[in-house]
Amino acid sequence: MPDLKKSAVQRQIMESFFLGYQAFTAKPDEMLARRGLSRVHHRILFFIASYPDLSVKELLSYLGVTKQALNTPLRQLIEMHLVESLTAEDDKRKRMLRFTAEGAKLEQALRREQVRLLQRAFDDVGEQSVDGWLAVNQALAVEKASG
Amino acid sequence: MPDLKKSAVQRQIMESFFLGYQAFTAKPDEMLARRGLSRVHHRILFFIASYPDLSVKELLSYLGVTKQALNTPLRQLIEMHLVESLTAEDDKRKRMLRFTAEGAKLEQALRREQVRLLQRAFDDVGEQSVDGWLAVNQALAVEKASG
DNA sequence: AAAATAAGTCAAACTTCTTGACCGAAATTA
DNA sequence: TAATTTCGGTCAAGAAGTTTGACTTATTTT
Repeated sequence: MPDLKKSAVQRQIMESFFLGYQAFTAKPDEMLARRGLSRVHHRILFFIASYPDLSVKELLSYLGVTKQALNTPLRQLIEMHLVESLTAEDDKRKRMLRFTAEGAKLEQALRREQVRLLQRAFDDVGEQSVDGWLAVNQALAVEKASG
Repeated sequence: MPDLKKSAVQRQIMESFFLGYQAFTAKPDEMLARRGLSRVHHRILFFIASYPDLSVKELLSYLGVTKQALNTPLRQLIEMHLVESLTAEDDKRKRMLRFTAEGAKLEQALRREQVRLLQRAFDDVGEQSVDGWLAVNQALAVEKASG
């Protein structure tokens, strides 16, 4: 346990968090860039993967952007046949967003790279450290939700 | 240790990393916004804190942006008397960047909030988890540097 | 003396995001 | 049924931020 009262230690911890997170998104960013896509597209893909058949409104609330900001990247994904937008049976105003086969493949490929990176780091540090890492991330995520 | 082969588990891990990192920058973002500043300014402050008297060129290489992109935010920090730019003795082409008293105070305030958040999360999970969290972040940061 | 470097500026192009207004279709309500 | 609300989508204008490229000044290196 490092001494969290020292400025230099604090900055070092903050820096490795920053670099770690940056490493985590670097590979997907590169893969997406090859297709002319970016971080926003990845986030859209992530939420469609997590909540298949979610509506545009729900997606907007997860992303925390305006519908105008979502419009372009989502349309691109649809035009590239990665995502499809289907009218919901129960409420025909709604569109259900889901992957095409190709879209699902891309999401898997992006995730596979991220998991591979995590796996390498996990292998380096051992199981106990992994559990700790997960626990702290969870705690931080919860702090965010609460205050 | 969760089963990293399951898609849903993978996404859940990725999500809490994302949310954790977002929580980590949320408070500084809010404090900076009150002064009309943003993430870029925070990164500038971070590097000046880590490497006092660094040159503009060095700062550029840390940030990974063009000098035109740096120009505006750095000038703002200087005009707000948070950062000062002094001609280096040894090479008068260079400018040494450092904090004013007020700038140092701001950097401390931002860091204090981040440390406070980390400390709360750390207290929730215990010492062993903290060491694991740090170890994984380090490993990820290193993966970035290597490959 | 010539070439290279550090810092800074001006300009144009592009991207992304915002606010605000508006539309059509469908659902809800009064 | 008629009025209102909701969902998805679009158009327009403006604010930011980023990039490439050219150019300047001062200083250092060759």
